Amino acid sequence: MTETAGDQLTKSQAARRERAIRAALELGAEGGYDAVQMRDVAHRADIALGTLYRYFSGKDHLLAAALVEWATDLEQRVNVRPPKGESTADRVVDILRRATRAMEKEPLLSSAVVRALSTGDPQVSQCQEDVSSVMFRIQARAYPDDFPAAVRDRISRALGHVWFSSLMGWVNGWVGIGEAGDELASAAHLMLDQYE
Amino acid sequence: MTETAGDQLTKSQAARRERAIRAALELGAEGGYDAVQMRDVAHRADIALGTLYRYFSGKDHLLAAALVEWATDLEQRVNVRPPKGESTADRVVDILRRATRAMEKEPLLSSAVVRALSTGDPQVSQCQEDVSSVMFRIQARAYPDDFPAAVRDRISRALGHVWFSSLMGWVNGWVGIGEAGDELASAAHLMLDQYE
DNA sequence: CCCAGAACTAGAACCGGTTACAGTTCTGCC
DNA sequence: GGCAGAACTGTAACCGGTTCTAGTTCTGGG
Repeated sequence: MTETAGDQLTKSQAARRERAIRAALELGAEGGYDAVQMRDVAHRADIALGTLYRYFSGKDHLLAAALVEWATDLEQRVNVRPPKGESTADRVVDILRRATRAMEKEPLLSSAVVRALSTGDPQVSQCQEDVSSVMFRIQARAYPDDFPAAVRDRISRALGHVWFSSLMGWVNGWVGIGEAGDELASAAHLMLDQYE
Repeated sequence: MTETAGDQLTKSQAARRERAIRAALELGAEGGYDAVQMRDVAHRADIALGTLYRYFSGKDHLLAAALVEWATDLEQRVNVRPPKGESTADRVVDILRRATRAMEKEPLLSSAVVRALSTGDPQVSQCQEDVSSVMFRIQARAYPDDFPAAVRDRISRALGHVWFSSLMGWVNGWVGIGEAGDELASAAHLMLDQYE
């Protein structure tokens, strides 16, 4: 139910779902969280409000599902163009910064989806998990093959936390996007430089 | 306006503010975020709804202000009973776990205040900053006097992120409280063991 | 082709955060 | 004491997320 295609949905159903997510992304990019109004999404996607609620448990689930799609797209792009950097820390930071840059281009949308992610709805949690595992997989590509996997996983999780928290700080206006990237880089070096 | 007393408030005004926060804490502890209804808070605190909105910019600001008070109380207690542990990492983890344990006792309330913290309202951001700086100060007490301050600050910020993100994961049901503590410990060791 | 049940639609209704407003009470100042 | 203005009260209204309902359309099995 998260988004991982094919869940035995009719063609027209998959299309409805797609239109709903696209409408949410558009409205979110134009005016942020508040502008994503369920009535508007339904209207723009040309489906009934009740149907929208059949596909998504609520506004936050809709936005979270949109983020999952976004993250998946990012993974594709990273796979095409691998991370650059001398040290492992640099490559990890490069990857996470790239993810952040994508969000930087759509600040209103980013703030909307991140805000949606931080709600307790179980359906949303599922999406959060999907996003986490994508970020986790993406990071793994920055490590050399002979890097101990156990340590790598612990570091990835910790950096995932720092990334998420920094992102939260950015979309909520606690810090600028630059500081967010700096915090990330600082943490990456604190953990990785000792293994160079 | 965050909460730092004295802002030239009448005695009766300070009392109103106090009653409002207490009411919010009570309702939050009983039923979580949804149970903190502005009409109820106003009624329980014996103030008019409009007045409540004169003191707090919205529901989230009210809850965030309540969290600031909570964090400040925690700081007092930590100052009384300093952190225990052999290594610096252990002491830092001890401190952060203690903070987490306090929240563990009021899961519904914790989830309510954390959820409130993650909104973009500027007033809320101010509260978030207050809480951050409290956590930052608290952590500093776990380090030996001769620990390089610059590194300590970077580590504190990174661990603050991990703490916040883990907390978010817990209140939103992504992970159990135990895992949250473990993630924290793992990150602390990744960064601190190299300085033992 | 036909039917039962699921899915969909339009629209009203409910609920709670937030705002607006008219009237009352408090506060500082003369 | 008396006054102006700020603060407070009670209540109604507004808005948007969510739920509900009655009627319509689609889908798969016989």
